Amino acid sequence: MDDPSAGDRVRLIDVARRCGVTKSVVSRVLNDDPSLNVRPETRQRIRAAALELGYRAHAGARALAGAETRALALLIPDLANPVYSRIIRGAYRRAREHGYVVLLAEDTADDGADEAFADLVEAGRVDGLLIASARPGHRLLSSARLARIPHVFVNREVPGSGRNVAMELAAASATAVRYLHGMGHRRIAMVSGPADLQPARLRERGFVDAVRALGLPSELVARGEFSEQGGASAAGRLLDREPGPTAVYCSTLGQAVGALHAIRTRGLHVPADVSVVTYDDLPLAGYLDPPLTSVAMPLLELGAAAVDAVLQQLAGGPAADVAIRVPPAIVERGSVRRLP
Amino acid sequence: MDDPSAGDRVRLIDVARRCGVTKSVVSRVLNDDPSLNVRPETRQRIRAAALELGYRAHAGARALAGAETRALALLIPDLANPVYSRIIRGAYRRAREHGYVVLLAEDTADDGADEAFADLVEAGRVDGLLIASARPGHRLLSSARLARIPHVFVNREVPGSGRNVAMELAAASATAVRYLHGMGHRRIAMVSGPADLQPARLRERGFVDAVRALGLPSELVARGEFSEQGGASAAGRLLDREPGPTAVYCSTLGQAVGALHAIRTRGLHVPADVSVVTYDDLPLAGYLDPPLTSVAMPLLELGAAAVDAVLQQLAGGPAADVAIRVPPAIVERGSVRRLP
DNA sequence: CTGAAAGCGCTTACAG
DNA sequence: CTGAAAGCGCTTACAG
Repeated sequence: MDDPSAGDRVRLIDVARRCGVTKSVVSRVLNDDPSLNVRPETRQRIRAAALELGYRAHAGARALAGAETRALALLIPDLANPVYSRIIRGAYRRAREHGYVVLLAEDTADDGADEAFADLVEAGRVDGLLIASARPGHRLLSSARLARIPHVFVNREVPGSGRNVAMELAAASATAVRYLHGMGHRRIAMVSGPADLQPARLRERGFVDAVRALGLPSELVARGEFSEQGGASAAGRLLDREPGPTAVYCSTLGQAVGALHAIRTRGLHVPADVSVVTYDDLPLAGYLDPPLTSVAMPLLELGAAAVDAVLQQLAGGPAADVAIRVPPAIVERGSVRRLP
Repeated sequence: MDDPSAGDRVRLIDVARRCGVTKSVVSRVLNDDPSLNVRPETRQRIRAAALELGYRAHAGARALAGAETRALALLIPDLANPVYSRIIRGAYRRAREHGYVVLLAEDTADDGADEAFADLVEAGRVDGLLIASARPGHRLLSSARLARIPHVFVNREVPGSGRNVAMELAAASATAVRYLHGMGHRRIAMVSGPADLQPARLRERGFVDAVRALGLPSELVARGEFSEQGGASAAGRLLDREPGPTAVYCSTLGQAVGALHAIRTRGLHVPADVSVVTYDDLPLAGYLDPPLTSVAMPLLELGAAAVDAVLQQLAGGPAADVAIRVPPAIVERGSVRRLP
């Protein structure tokens, strides 16, 4: 049965026969092997035939033969947080530009997703890893397996790893603080994230440094989970202090929603009684009551840069830290009052 | 170089040698081949050795040899919508229970994600497809490729496909309508989704049928995108009618947030002037102002059932429609006023 | 410079 | 019932 229509898979040999050349040539043409020297016309003919037949290399066969799988895996801590969708989108697009697919995994504790993630690697399904999951002490991090595969940490920094792709988290907090200071606020509080999440700590550190630099009190910090619930309880604790803050800066939009709730619950109003600024700029922010002023971060760029960084490792380059230098931007919406 | 430590991959032959048996036996034991007959003790020994050596079959080699890839692909229309994270989670978990991994793709129009999705199939990366992307006329749907691979439609129905895994969308709308009717509302409006999204149409049809059955007016329907913006403008149009609705039922939480915005903008209050019920129950709903009464849907079950359905096809069973019969549930929170 | 051939790591009829 | 062997579809040194 030489008829290509017999089975439904179109193979290398099918396009080779169609063109009257050998598999080797086709493989080399399709993979842009520079050591091959054929007439441009033949090259064209082969490409056209491949397209016409709908040839697509079997990923498994290719991987088995020693080539790359052309797949990357992306580990996300929480798919319910829409912020990650922007990182994911940035990564997908850049990956596609380079002919790679991205396999997404969510790292929920109960799921053994880290195991599944490792499986992807061991099973030879992916060439590299993008790790955006943030708990230190994660099983994955201590895995000896990790050392053998190209990977980067996205939106989190593993100290000394030399493969952190990061935004300017501390600068984001400083931007928010300076903005509030410019609006006349002197008692600025922060709803921070869990102490064991490294990016949360970085944003908190940036906040503390920024208020200190301005000579403002730095003890108005409360921590909570990255959720509405976490934000509500942390903000509640801040509001109950005496004297209370005139402005609250939240670490995530979810927390900000919770903070608004806590403020309302106490019969206070935004921005009349308390001003609010949130990290994370998403459409939702513009439709809350009041619309929230926020700090927009370069999330698409982050995802794209992370892909670039693994791809560079795959190309044999050394691992390196990457800093996304797009500066955090304040999006003004009306949740901040100018104090006299 | 017979030393397994030479390369870093542990192969079938490595565990075979360790146990003094052949590759065949190991492969059969590990894949639970029922036609194999070995002493339970040997079986144990092989399993233990595989575990100890950290053996993991090369997915590519396995796929190439004709076995399954043990991977499924899931196509989602919009990762920024947190509702999908619950479907995804349900699918991931069930897949893992069966030893499958799930590759996630987002179907944004500009991305050529449908191409990427098809690639996954053609390249032999996945055994089956879960399609939750909803536009009819999607390139993927008309692809002849689709016919050759096990797949199901999740949370959308392709008429006549015989492979729809669906919740009771019409019943959800009916539940909301009957609840509002029970609270004394007679002029009930609906913020519906885009006309070309089939699940949006189903919910709208359910709404229209339900209000008609109760003898209520059925013309209070406005459509908008599944976003805050879409909800705000659709709700605005409804509120500007004369006489206006006493209650608004929204198709998604994002739209409901937009509707709240539109209501506020007009100087009205929820639930004093207008009551609101939203499809989609997420933590966010409980932290809005006021907290939104919502219709909770069995999303985890939906994701899990979709996996079951493809797996059944993979096992050689016929494709079949699946209806998730968990009834939609009203979660009362305080955005609905009882009318006298 | 190109083609024939080996080999990647599996699974599975098939022969013993 | 089990083991030896073929073969899945590629890539890539290597021989010509």
